[in-house]
Amino acid sequence: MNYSVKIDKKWQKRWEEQSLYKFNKDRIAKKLYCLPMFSYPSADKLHIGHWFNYGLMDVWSRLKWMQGYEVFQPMGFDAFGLPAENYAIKTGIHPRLSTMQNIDFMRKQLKAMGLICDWDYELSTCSKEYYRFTQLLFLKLYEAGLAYQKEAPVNWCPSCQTVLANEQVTEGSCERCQSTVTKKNLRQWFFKTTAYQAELVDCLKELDWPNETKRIQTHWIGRSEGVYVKFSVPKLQQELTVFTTRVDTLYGVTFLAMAPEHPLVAQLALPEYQEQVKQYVEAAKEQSERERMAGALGDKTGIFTGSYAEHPLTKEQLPIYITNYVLLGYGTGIVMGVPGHDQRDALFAKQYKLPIKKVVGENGEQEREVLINSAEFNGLQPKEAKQHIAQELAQRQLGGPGTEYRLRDWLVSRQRYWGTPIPIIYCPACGAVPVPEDELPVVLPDDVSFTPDGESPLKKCQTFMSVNCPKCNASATREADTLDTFVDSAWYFLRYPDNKNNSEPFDQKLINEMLPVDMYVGGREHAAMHFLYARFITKALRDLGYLNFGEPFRSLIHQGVILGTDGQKMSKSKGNTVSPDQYVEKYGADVFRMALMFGFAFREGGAWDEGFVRSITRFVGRMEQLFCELPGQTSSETIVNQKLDALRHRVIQKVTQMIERFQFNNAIAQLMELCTALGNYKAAGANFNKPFYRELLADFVRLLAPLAPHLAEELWSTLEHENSVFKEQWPNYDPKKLELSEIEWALQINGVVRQKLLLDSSIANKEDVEQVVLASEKVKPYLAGKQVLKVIVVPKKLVNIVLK
RNA sequence: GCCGAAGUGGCGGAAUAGGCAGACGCGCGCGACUCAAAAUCGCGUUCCGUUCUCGGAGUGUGGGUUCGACUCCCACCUUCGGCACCA
Repeated sequence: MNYSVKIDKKWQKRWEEQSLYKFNKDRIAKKLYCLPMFSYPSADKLHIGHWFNYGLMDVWSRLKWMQGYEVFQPMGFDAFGLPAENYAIKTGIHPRLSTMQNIDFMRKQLKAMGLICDWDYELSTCSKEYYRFTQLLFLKLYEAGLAYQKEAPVNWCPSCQTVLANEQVTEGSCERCQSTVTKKNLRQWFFKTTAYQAELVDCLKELDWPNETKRIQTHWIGRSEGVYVKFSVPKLQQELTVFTTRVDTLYGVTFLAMAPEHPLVAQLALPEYQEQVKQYVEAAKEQSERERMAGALGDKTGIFTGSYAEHPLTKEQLPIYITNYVLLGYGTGIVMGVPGHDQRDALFAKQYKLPIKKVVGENGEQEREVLINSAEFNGLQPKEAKQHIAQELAQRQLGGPGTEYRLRDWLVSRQRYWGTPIPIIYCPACGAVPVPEDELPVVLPDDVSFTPDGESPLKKCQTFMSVNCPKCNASATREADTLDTFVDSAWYFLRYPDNKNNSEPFDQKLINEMLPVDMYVGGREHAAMHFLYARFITKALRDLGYLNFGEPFRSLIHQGVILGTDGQKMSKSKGNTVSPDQYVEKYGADVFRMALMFGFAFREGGAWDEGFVRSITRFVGRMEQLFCELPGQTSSETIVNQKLDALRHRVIQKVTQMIERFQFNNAIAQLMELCTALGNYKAAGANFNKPFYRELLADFVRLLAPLAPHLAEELWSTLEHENSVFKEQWPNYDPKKLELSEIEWALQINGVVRQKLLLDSSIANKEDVEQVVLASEKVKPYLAGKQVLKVIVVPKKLVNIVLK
């Protein structure tokens, strides 16, 4: 064991003995909930990405700690999921066993990082104590109508004879056998995320989240404001409603198009068209969704129903087509075809020789596009026309404004074993019956066999499946599906602060005090998944009376991705993975985490490079030199070196700012500067003052502490301190001491820097500066024979003389 | 196709309420120490020219606004990400 690793172990042991990082609930008023996204214990150990996420968030948390916050930074495991199950099928090792082993290993690795973490709050989603309450939350959502069942297409591998999760489908093929995946309709469980679609969009603006992430969610939810328009089919005494965002193009409608699955299809198809329509619809159903949506703008096909609808305003007869490009799940499943102003309608119209009518265009003298061929609305700009036509429709009761969303409900059932069992019982007499709350948890059985025969292990487990109906006691069967692991992770941050609660998911009063999470750090790949699901669950629980807040994560930051040295994503198959352990064992935790800090912009990430460790190793070496063999001096008086003191205050200011902004690379750069300056001061000898130097060293260690906690403790102890440096307060800078008695100004002539001028800091106001500069010997040569047009003074920075 | 982000030395990356571009490092070069090497320390390091002190160019490309633009505006190119028949 080398020196650095000894230091790691020494201080980790001491922190534990002193219970230094125990979360103190008495100080809850000063709480700061710092949440790095919990880890997924797949067959892998901690990888470099975990270090980047946890190690660097810990820097921020430690700064906040030293600033006096009661930091709550818990760790846990997102332990259910597919990889463990696939591993079991391959090796016969039970997912519980492999997962538990992985967790044990990862916990050791995490502890070796030396994070601020109170391990009493650890949780794991695959433990009964946790999933019991995942099941309870499911039941509460079910009671509230926010969890429901409906038939839905799922991914089906015809070769493996099994349902696949979305993650198991890669480019339309089965991950395991490469067969083309088809769709199969099965009865599935959903969470009604759409019940919160409006709020999920609207509340985004109050969150301190990256704009890109907000944008992705906004787009994912996809709100469109538009108008519903009614078209009548007089012959059949039917009415068809369409949704459009372009009601201004209403006069350009030349046909109606409806989804093949639309319930009115059979009715609209006239007898002589029935057969063809039936064939078309059947064929459309056969097509996988993938085929149907092939390419950017797939082939538009369709078939005429024989029926005509009447244009609400012009009473024109419009043919009604069944088409493959209209989706049943969005809007009304019927579209008004405007080939003049919609690319898809245009493609379709060309193929089926339907008329194309332009209703917006340039109109002679007017520059902007206006309505044409639109009766009394001609000449209006599209924006006005939208309003006028909508009004007209509303007046005649032919339509009205409406809003549609792209968001679909969240399909939460998975036909897999290694997940939270869905607490529902199917009784032949009573139907779907929820498991009574006092019978939770529905325990996931261990004695199942992992034979890849296309059936979920749970289905084959008789002792699990057969049960009596809670209502009528008749023999019944359990739901064999389990919950999507994203359900487990959608509420874990609510469980952390009260992870030992045996009677309820969490104590409401406590959670309302502890949350929302103050700072969440997790990958941007979760933008439209985890971050959205967690928001939905929070809002649902709020409305169920559990919470008094509706947004779980006040601030959010995404760490970047660390790539292999080849610039490619790290993967075992490419052989470009970099193991953190080898560095930690050789150089210690602090050097490794500082290398990660210094080598990348935190939000960007990038390719790993050996050089990062080298530069930090050297830095640490130089730093340690500062503390050795202080030149002897008897003076007990503190003699301040003004220049060095100014640097100290600037570094304090910058390091604080940089850590707060997650710019750890800049924070280290600042410390390097201070380190160099201290080294020079020490080496210079003559004016060396020991008390002053020790004062600076003390500040240096305090500033270093969040970045390199073990090292800082060690250096702190060499300064003869008994207590942990984390009992110290974060240093404050003094704005008055940032400034030197002389300030260097840049002198520009016509905007180009020509000279540097040192001026006494007492020369401050514009007139004085201008006067001194123009009189300066250094400036005179530039002025010869020229006329000064203008002098621009940027305080304490720059003077620009504009000459003619 | 639509939406978004990013383009700065050989490399990682600094600097944006418009004010000295390239901080801090890696690498490289030269020097010191050494029999030698490694390690370490010192100096140099955007490019071109140079008389060694300057001059010119320079933050993807081309324009613009301004005393002054990596930063703001317009157009374009490249890369990456999100959505993708959402009416």
